[in-house]
Amino acid sequence: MRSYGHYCSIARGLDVVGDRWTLLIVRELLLRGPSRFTDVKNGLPGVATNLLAGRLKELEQEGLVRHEYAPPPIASQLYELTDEGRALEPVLHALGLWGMRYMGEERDGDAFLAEWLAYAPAWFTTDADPAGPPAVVQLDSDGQRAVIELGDGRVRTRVGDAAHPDLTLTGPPPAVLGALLGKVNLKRARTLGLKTRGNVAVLDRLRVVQTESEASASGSPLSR
Amino acid sequence: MRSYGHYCSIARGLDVVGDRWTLLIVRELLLRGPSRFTDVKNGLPGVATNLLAGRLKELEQEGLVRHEYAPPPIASQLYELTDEGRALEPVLHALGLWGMRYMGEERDGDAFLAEWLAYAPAWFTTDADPAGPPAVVQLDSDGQRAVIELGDGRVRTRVGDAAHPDLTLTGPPPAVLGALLGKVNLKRARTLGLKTRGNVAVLDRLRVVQTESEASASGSPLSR
DNA sequence: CCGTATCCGTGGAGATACTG
DNA sequence: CAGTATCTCCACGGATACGG
Repeated sequence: MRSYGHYCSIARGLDVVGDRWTLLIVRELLLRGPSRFTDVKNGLPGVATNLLAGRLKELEQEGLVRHEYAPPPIASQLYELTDEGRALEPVLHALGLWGMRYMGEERDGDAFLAEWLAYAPAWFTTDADPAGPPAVVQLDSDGQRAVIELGDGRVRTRVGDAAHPDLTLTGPPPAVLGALLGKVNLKRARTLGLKTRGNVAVLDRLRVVQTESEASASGSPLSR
Repeated sequence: MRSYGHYCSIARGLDVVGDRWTLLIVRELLLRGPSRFTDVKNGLPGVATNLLAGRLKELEQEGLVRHEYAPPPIASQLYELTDEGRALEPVLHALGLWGMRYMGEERDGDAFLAEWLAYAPAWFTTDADPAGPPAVVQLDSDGQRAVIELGDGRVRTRVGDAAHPDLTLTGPPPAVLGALLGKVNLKRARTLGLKTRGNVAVLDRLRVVQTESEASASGSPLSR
């Protein structure tokens, strides 16, 4: 990418990760861990192979990504983030939290993957009752299935199915996500198509994280 | 910008602010407050006027920016962020903090403005001795001058000059910024060209904020 | 001085086909 | 499966000229 030519950390950061697709590639590697080329590609519907290959090469030169020629059993390369690349996690958290405001409606033709259903509760919620009993929530939206596991004061998520969920949420993505993150109340979520089975009280344990700037309404420019 | 077409809050966020220059325009409005077109432009060396005009229009349609036809004395329009736009502040914080790793060296031809000298301490440091006496630091780098004011437990900054600074830092941008943010120690900063006058102990009061992910070394993908 | 409109050269993005 | 190669086309950057 052409540099902005500003001696400013934001501009220099954007010099490195401001290119189209770049932050989504980081998202992918962050969510999936070490991945094969094709797996990264499948996690990024719409990306062109040459573009992805090029970006991975650039990211490697910048030291954000590393790739290993994996041992025989895999017979393939694995791409993974370096520490520098993983350090982008707070950026993706902030961006993902901000972007939540645009998740209210589904758009025709939008791709939707289970990983994206999973990262929202993992990144943006905490257990309001950390000492409470373990609890498991099964999510199922457009056939994309993920699991939330509460326990030890943490909110863990993974793609797939739970054996004995305490609560199952089914419905279109905005309904499931909205209910999870408290963007809409249960009644409204049901009108959006949410179906629940089990103990809905578990949802009250998911407390959405407060962002810095929501807490302290920012005043004038530089002084704070 | 062409949409990624992902039902994912990060992708949707990037749909809105992922275009080239867009986040820097937000940076500018965030740092300066309500600004005239030309002031925004001057804060963004290298931007083309038509591009800036176009982006401001898009941002306004998205509801991140508002503009007012100012009353007679000014005879101009003022652009400012809406609450939605200001909500991007945490994103810029995270990105600016991450981008600090690329501030080690100056690059030939890079533009440098006092605002960028000022926002780093304001956004990324806290007063380690909040009950301590007020203190004032004057910064002067490449002729760009800014002031840091410590007091009431806050770190305030502004562009310009202080009447009676307790400490004055002069030198090339990486030296001044590095010393301020503790990226390099004083001795190293001096070899980079830093000159100090006054009570250097004030620097010890500036404590760089810890990011979420530095604190808790992140483990595997979605579980955390 | 403030901002808009237009033209043009270049490069990056997207789609597709093809190879190790 | 893991990319490379090729092509088209739009967006950006830069300059400039023009209306308020």
